[in-house]
Amino acid sequence: MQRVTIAQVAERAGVSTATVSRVLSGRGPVSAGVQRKVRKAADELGYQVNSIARALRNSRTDTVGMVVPSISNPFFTSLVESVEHALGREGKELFLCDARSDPEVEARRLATLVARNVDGIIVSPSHGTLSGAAVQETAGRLPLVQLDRFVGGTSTDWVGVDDVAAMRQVMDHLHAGGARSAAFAGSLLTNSSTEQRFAGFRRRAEDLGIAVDPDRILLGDYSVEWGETAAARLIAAGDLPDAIVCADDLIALGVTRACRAHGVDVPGRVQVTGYDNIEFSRLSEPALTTVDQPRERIAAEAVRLLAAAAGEAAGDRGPSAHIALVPTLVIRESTRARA
Amino acid sequence: MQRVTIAQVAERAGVSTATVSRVLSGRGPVSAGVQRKVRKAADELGYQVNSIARALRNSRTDTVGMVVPSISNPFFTSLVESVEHALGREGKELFLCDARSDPEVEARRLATLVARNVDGIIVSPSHGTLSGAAVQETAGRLPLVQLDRFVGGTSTDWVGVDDVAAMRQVMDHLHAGGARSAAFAGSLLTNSSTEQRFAGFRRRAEDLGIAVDPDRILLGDYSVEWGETAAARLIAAGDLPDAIVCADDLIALGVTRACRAHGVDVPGRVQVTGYDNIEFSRLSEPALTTVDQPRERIAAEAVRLLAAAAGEAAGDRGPSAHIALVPTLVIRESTRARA
DNA sequence: GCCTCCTGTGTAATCGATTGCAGTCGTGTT
DNA sequence: AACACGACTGCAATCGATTACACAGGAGGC
Repeated sequence: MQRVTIAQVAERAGVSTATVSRVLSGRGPVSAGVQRKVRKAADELGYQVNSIARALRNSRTDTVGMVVPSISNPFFTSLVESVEHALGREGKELFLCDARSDPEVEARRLATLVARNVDGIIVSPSHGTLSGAAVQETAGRLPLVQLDRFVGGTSTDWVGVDDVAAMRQVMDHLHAGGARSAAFAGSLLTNSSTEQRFAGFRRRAEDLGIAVDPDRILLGDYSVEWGETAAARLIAAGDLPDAIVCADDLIALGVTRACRAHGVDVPGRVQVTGYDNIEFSRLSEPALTTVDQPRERIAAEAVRLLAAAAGEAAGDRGPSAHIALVPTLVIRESTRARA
Repeated sequence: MQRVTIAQVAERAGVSTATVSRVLSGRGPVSAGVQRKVRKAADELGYQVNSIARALRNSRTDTVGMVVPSISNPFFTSLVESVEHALGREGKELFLCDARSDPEVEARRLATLVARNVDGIIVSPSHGTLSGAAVQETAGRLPLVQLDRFVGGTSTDWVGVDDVAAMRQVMDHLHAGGARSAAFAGSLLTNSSTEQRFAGFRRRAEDLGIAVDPDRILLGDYSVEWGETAAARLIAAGDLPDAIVCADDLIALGVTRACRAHGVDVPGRVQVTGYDNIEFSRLSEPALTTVDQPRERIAAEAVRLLAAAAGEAAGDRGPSAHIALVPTLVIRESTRARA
């Protein structure tokens, strides 16, 4: 079960390794007869390139690394799928890493990707500040694009959505449905997603005169459990707000579940919104009103930026691009106003 | 932004590359003074090994490839997480590939992994027969373990659960809840999971005298949509069975949703069961009774088998191992009997 | 008839880390 | 004092594919 090398193919075909390489890569002129002989020999031996050797020689791996906070969050999973598709179109592959929402694990993953000579890195940083050093350091060594989330104080390309604009839509919609007070359920303000969404929430609430009691800002993490806890807390406090705005769908799923468990009618008594439009958001009872991120576009832009960065010489990077796409509101049954 | 090589470190430290390598890998005797110099030089230059070059030399990448039918299926996602953890304990990394449930894509992925010189491959084949050739071929070149699903006619190691035993538990539980007739909702019988689960279902139904009308065997794919369609079809046919046994949780989620939408009470009118115990299974209304697979154990066994296979010389593989772990029934609200 | 140019092929260097072999220098032994 | 042995260290080969360069031979131009 020894691996077949180009040398063995060359010997069998009675030519040099250079010729074999030329035939198999389609580069350089080779006469038809020799081509046939080489291909035949390669087939018979079941030759397959050794991409390690090729990568060493070319210093190109045709592989892009991607680091996400959590692969079990369906939003990131679908983002990964979109990125993989986009890369597939360029003949590149994806090396996926899970940072487990831990900046230290994340830093190790980034270092590994550098060591592996990936052609570029797409990262959605776990933490708004603690991820900074590693991301910046990595960006100094390789083309790097931040996706969805970003980390402060770095100067890399970024692609994501305009969270503030999205929250404006959400709040307008809730307001149209009669909400005059609201709560916010998110993760700790340690990542840009929650931060931006919260900022957008707060600003528009003010504009619209929607009351936001400081006690009704509940920050935990992106999980169904946290959503359940947060809602239970609001319910226990007595007096519910007219709406609970969640920083992502997982939290919103937890919130609606807790409401149902406590006999609180959604959207009758309280309206609930999510964010991300994950597949399961339509399955909850009631189906969630949420914000749909244009994942395919985001992924395509990220891949494009990466390709562009790879093209430029390492030194002369232009100013970094910040691309904020506009997400769309998906209206379902967890809110009152109809489109 | 030129990468730092061992040669540059050597020059700066005033030693040979051999010595630098010995210091950094901790192999071979090097005097304390030289060690210090080398480490200092490496730190100052920010040296990091080039794992491509190392892999070429060592013909070991410390990377394991994993191919799953669909990364968007939460069951596989969590299996991937478990495998990643298990590999992490051995200092190995995971290269993840999504086969999009397409044997051709799968074959390409497998070929890529071979070309990349991964140390071993963990695959959950998409198709019970069409995946065969590629899996067998790949197994001839590298250590390979099949996980969860397997493909007929191959002789590789396999780790998964005893689907038949699981279905026995499911059927006994439904029977205890009063079910005397049942339907089965699964994917087409083109993968071992559905096949085995269906076989287990059918056999135990017979034993228990539970009626299974041929019209009530509904085969589509592993998705919520298919579950909805299947349930709608059963409902439209009039006369519902006492239970709907689903081949996985996604289908079951669709089934319960459709039942709710059509005003069919679960578990009052019809009991529903899932399989896999994905996170969302507890979120549906009602929460799903399902089968929990011991993912961590499965992953650990797979990694162990792979390590064992890598240890043996390529030729003298012993007989292949088939490890079927026993899953546990998780009783929730979509069925009637209580534990 | 001679020179140029192009096609086709081989030789050997290269990518960066690792390691077998050999050589150097001390220390300890007899 | 001669020798043996061990601790260090360097040289150079190696992994497998790619490619710059060299060279052979044939076609075409003058």
